[in-house]
Amino acid sequence: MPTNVEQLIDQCRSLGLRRTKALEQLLMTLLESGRPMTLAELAGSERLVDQCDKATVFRLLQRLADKGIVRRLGLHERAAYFTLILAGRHQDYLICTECGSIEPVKAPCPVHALEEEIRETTGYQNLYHELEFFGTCPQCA
Amino acid sequence: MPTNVEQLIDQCRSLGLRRTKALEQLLMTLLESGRPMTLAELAGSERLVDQCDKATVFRLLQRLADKGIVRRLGLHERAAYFTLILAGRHQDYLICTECGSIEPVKAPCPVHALEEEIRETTGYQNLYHELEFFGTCPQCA
DNA sequence: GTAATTGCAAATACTTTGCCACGTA
DNA sequence: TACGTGGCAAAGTATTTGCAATTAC
Repeated sequence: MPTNVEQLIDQCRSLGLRRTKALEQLLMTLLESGRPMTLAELAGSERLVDQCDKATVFRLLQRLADKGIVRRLGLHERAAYFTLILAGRHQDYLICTECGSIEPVKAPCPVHALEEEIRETTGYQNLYHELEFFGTCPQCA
Repeated sequence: MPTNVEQLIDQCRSLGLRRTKALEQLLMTLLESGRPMTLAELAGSERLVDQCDKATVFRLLQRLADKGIVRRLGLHERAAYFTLILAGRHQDYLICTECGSIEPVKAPCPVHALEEEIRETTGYQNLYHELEFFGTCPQCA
């Protein structure tokens, strides 16, 4: 499972994507930031703003999500968030409803057992989950 | 805690909202459906379509969310979903990524202990969480 | 050479607001 | 009467698509 840009690009190539500057920069940006980012953030980021159009970033994210390299998250904002799917690095998030800050939850995710149960009980496939905590952060309180 | 329309309306009134036809019908619709609904669904529903404008439903939902009577959910769709906050009826959802169907998870939510821990550890206030499972439902598989 | 990818601009989708009329308390 | 509420229409924000030009393989 990929943990650096070259591995990610290899993975993309093996799934049929072409190695373009935009793809490289997008993957680097996501990898470096280590947090979910919106399309607008990504397209406006240092590495991408002079590299390609927002539509290109959009379509790249779309392809990456199709291939299971990136995940699209809700996180309650109007804009969608995107994050890399990295090996064994499932994250839950703690989000301030006032300032919108997003931080990863440090504790291990308590949902895996239930996910397993749902998989067996319901027959749903490709199961994954999204868990977010919302509240007022100490700064905003 | 409210479980029927009259109780809900009382709660609204005690929080300063006026008793209008639109409010009544909106609360009834949410209560009857028992599942999260989008603004478009609500405004187009039988009880509301001839009752009031979509903007009115929007502003009602906004007020209800402010007062803590309704919760706005992400659920990965482009449109936001709204659901009543009913006593002791926290729900997690199982969502098909193909057809978009949303069903409540029957099993009890396994997250309360972690939520408590986060409350104590981080100092976040008014904490709540949202847990969704995504996958391909048996029909779509 | 060929099919995937891109830029630009336009179209969609959903949400949000302004303003004045109206209804509830 | 006074202020919350409602309708209608317009503006805002984010996403998505069409098409011709370009680029990776």
